[in-house]
Amino acid sequence: MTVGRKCPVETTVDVTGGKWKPMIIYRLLDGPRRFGELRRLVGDPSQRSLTMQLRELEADGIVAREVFAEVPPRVEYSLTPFGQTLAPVLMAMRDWGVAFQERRLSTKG
Amino acid sequence: MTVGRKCPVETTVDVTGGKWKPMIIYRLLDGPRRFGELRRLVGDPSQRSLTMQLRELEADGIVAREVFAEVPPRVEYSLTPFGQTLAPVLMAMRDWGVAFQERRLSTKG
DNA sequence: CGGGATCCTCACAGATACTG
DNA sequence: CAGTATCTGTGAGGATCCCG
Repeated sequence: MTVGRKCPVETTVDVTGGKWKPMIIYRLLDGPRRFGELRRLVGDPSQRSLTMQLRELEADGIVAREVFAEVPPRVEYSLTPFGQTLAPVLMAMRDWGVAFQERRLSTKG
Repeated sequence: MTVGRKCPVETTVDVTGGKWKPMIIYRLLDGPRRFGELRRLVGDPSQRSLTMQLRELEADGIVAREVFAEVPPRVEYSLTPFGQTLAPVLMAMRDWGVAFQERRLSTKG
């Protein structure tokens, strides 16, 4: 990640940037999800992309990965307590997204 | 931008994504800035990159551009009232960035 | 089902040079 | 000073195949 000593906003971008990360975190706020389940929820990225984003989030202590010794294999992802502290960010983003979408209806698109 | 009817979080990512956009908006929360001034503040992107990000933010109604007929030329960028509604998002990001940086000091480096 | 290994590509960011 | 126009590269992300 190599965050370094920069503006805190930039730091957050480094951690939550990535094409799917915000959606992943947002969805995991509702509780643990299996890999395939999560994949569908966030908009169907490639396996590789989802895996990589999850690994990075894991490395940053945002997401926890739990492997169940079952057949068929099951892997669950969840937010760590620290990951949950991102809730305000995601909620703010969600709220603003709603406002933006509504605005596109009133002003000219 | 082609936002379409998707998850509000994704919508916000579409608008505020981009490598420099969060920093641009964050800096403009303090008031209008000239092009070169803004450029230095956000971490010295290329002129082209900054221009493109600003144009997109303009198109989305986040940023206003004012050209002064002076010599030397002066162009000021500021947040529109609507752009200011992004303040909560940026503040949440800033706050979380601080927490993350502090966490890196306590947990393993 | 989850995901590692490979290969690919294309969007986006940087560098440079020129203009009003 | 604040751009525009090209040209170039880099790497995040997609497609595919294979494996436990």
